[in-house]
Amino acid sequence: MPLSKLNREQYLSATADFGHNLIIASAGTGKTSTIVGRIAHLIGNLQVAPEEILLLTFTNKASQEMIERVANIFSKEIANRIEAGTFHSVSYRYLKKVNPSLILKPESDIRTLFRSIYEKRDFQSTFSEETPPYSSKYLYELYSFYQNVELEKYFGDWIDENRPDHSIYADIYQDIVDEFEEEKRELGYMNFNDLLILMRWYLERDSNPPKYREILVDEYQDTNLLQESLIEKLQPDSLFCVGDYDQSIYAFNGANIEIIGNFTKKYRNAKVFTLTKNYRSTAPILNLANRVIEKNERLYPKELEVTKREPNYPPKLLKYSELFEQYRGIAEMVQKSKTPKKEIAILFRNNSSADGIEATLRELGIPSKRRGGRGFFEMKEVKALLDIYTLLLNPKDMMAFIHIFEYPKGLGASIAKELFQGLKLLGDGSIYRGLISPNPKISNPFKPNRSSSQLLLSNYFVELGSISKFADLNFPDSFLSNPILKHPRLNRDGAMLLFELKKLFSNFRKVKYPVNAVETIANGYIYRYIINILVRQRAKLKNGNYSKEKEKEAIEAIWTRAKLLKNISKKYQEHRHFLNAMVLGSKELTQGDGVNLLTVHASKGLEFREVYIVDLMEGRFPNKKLATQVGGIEEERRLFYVAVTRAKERLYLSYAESDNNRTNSKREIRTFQPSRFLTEGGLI
DNA sequence: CGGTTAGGGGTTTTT
DNA sequence: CCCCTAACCG
Repeated sequence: MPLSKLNREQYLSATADFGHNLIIASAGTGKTSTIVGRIAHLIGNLQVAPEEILLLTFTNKASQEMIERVANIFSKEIANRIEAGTFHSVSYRYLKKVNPSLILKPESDIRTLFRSIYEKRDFQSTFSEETPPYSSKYLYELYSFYQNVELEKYFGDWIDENRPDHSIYADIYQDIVDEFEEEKRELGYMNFNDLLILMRWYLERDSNPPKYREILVDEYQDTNLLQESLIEKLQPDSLFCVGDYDQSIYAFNGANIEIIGNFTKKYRNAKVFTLTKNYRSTAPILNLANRVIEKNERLYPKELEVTKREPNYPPKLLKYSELFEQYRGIAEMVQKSKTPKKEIAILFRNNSSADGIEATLRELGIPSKRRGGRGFFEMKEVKALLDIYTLLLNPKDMMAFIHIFEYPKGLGASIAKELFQGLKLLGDGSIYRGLISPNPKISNPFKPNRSSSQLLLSNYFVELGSISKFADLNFPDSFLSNPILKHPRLNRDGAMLLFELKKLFSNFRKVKYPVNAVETIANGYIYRYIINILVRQRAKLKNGNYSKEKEKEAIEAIWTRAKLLKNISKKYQEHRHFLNAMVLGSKELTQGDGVNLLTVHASKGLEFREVYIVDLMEGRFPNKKLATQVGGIEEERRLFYVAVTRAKERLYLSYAESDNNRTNSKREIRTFQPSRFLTEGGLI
């Protein structure tokens, strides 16, 4: 029985009575073992059915690990019956049941949609010199933040209250988000926030809502009010929340330390357990972490007890004169290290550090792995395939359509959007019908848009283009008569893509499984057209010459990725499940084997024998902009604390005094001061 | 001239 | 990857 392996504090927590239990688990105190022990206790001793347990974690990887450990105790069959995952993935699974037609879109697409709505607004009448309106990007982020922290007030009112200097724009902002929500609903799009918001909405109306005996929440310090409200809506019999306020590093996402801080006020019968015995790190590492975190105001008194005495290497400060010299120096140390590569992690505050490190490691032939999202799912060839797929499945998906029709030279987002809207009009709401059987009553599907209708002369929609330019493309008459071809800016490549899209739509009707869909698309004209463009771009050398060798490499790389996507798709039986999973889980996939390259945020919950924290310079870590905000430096300090406590045995902290590749406004080479955390830790 | 597209430089963190 | 500016088109 795994409970016997727990220490006294862990055991008392894991076997706590049903109710509202809060477990304060400092870094490395066996939090995972305690959660697994708790589940073992629920199933083994209290006869709770696995499906009556909900385990909420911060990453899907964390939940998989815990489920695996539960499987080792009982069986795979039992462990898999537990409802486990991130808030988002659990919400998604629920929504899939209550409304299967919802489509989860990548955040980048949603942001583009938001911008297109933002740009239609007229800020002139209320414009103020001192406080110009927020940019579309910032407003989207702010709105997203608001959704996570405010559950009742309208956005405009929230702005009034929380950003009083922008009160003058509150009505416009509210108007933007209203149209944004409406548009999303119309297009059938969901973003990450919508998963949680919609789940709450459906739960309130569900006549047979899921009922859990106990909900276990990992990383409780990083929950926000939206997530908290979901837990409340689920009305579990019992709560088991595990967290550590010193590791709260997601304030930008609405994480609110007060949720964990007020737990005992909110649940008056709450029990609090504290895990203080650290099993992960050696004394010198913990001492460093404690010295720095002590500079933050303490919410509760807290002591970390060292249990690990051997080995005993003091944390080492590494100083380099130049940024890349630093990366190279670390790559060399990694190369010489006897620690297995997968037990080594290089941590950084900003993702911008990763490229340099990855490159220097590669020069020395050291394998490294980065979170998959940026690598694989952001590749244009992968996105293109998924966009075509998405469009075939959901012919009203405007974003997918635009992404595809941006490729031909001379066409861009704007014309692509006009083509989409034209087809939608011709097809009475569906671009599929618009291509296959356009409404014969419409001869001009292009509505003049507002800005150009005021300028009658330059409004090209009055004059439709001629279809004679497509004469030699040998389109059948049935297609040639489609008025969509009369768009004045439509060129031959674009017309060809439209024709091929029509064909693909027809072929796709016979395709049943994701794996066949991926294959059909990859072999089709449209995909080949797009990768051809990508290949030509990638085969271009910096001096402008074309490299046949690079061309070959690019083609091979693209087909490898297409095959990888096909392999992933084999696991899925339904189109929508596959596509949604690609959005939901794309960032969590890691590729390859070797040294771990992670942001500090991404390293949360993980541990490594040997850890390097790089770019510890003022301005970068702590981040310059954030350090000046209220509570910002405290959060940066917690971030440093998290980074340090990832290390089990060896810890290296490094910084560089200059960056030769960057100059300041006076064209001098950029210089740096070492991070204040190094001083606070007594290393300088 | 206005709107769009194409190409060059900088980037806070996540589901 | 997003933002800004220059070139381009009608």
